[in-house]
Amino acid sequence: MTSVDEPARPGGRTRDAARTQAEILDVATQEFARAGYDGARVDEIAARTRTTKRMIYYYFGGKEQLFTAVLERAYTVIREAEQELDVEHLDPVAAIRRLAEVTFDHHEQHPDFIRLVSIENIHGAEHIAGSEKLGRIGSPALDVIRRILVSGQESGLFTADVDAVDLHAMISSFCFFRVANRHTFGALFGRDLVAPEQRAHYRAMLGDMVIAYLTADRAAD
Amino acid sequence: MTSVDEPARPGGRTRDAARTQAEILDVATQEFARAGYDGARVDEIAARTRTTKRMIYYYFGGKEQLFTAVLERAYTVIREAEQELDVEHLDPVAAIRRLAEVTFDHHEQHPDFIRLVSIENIHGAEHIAGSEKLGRIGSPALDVIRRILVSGQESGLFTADVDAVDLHAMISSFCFFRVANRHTFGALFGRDLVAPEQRAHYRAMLGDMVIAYLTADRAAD
DNA sequence: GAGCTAATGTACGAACCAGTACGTTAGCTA
DNA sequence: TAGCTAACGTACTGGTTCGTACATTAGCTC
Repeated sequence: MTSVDEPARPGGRTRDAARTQAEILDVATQEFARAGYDGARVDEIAARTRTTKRMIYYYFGGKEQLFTAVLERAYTVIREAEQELDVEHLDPVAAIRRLAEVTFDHHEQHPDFIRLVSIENIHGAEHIAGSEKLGRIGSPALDVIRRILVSGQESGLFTADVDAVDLHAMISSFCFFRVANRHTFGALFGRDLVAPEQRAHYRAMLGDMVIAYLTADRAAD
Repeated sequence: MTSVDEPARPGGRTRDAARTQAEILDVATQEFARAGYDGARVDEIAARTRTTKRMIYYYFGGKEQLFTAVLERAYTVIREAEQELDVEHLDPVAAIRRLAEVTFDHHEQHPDFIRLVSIENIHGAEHIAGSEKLGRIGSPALDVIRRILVSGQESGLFTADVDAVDLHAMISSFCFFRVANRHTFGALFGRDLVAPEQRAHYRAMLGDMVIAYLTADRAAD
């Protein structure tokens, strides 16, 4: 995360375009995640910044473009994290479990990102669709999954013939739901899916689920 | 769904409190689902009704309470559908698969409900928390799952020791994600999770996943 | 059919909020 | 150090939007 937390220069305000932009993006991310696109207030973002509303329009053009910029940065961070994935030295079963765990951890550590994605879906992903940058960002995780799947299928360990995109959807579903819907789920069923003491339980459950699916004996059906 | 589609009485406007309220709820459901809580416009809801904005305030009190009423009705509809569940004459494996399929179908058929739940989560489930009605609504599906799980575990068919709430979370995750995140997922990975020709594929995938998880040979781990 | 009340309609107000016109200054360059 | 421009601040506006004061009427009861 390219967040801004250098102390304010002691001598008072200095001009620093990059710093100002990054600070606006940081605060905007929080504000949009907090209140949704329409609930977010440009004035509020400006107020929580060391600069003014004028600068938001100067650098980003408007609220809509600011939200797009927030999404672009959030997805960039995710993709960079995915490039750190180092699981292909493991056997296919262990590799998939490890990948699921990393995905699980990443969702838990970035609730704001999850909220942004929920918000973007409410708006039909129109900002992603309108962003050149997000159109060609790709997904390193998908390539990793693809290779593990091939290796697992060739060795006969994996019986399911899913493709990488579907498996990614399966893993993401669980991780995403747990974070995104924790409030309604908690209120209705009295269980906090993100409670720290449940963390290991759900992490294992996800891995068990994915491995069971991939290695199941289909003849039993 | 207690929707309103009786033809307008030929003789012009008649007074009908129940009908007016139901019509407001119908339109409000669409509008909140379309634009989110803050994006929804009370004037727009009124305009698409045969009555006026005045009536919204007369019957519901305000935008906030209207949204709560929308949620209450949406969840009531869901719970009523759950009471139709008739799977306990099947063996545990078939019963769970059938339950997963019914859940899958229900999510697909009620995208507005999914959106409302997403929106409510963005707002920390504060409307559910503030609603007496939703506090004591319970979940028939959970009771069904509980009984199937006991039966499956007793007969030795199920090796996993999940509880009903966790299994419900697992099934819901997949169904919910597929509908709620179809826009961003489609835009980023080029695959429409809700495309009609993929429906059977994902429905089977969900069933396979849940059954594989419940019946997996844990000794292999 | 007189009278009452729940139900309804109209018109408006006050606050809010995205966006901008206009003016200022830091810090670089020649 | 004069001059230039990117970077920044202030103050305002125009439109929107939730909410309401006030007026009206349908349809019931006696």
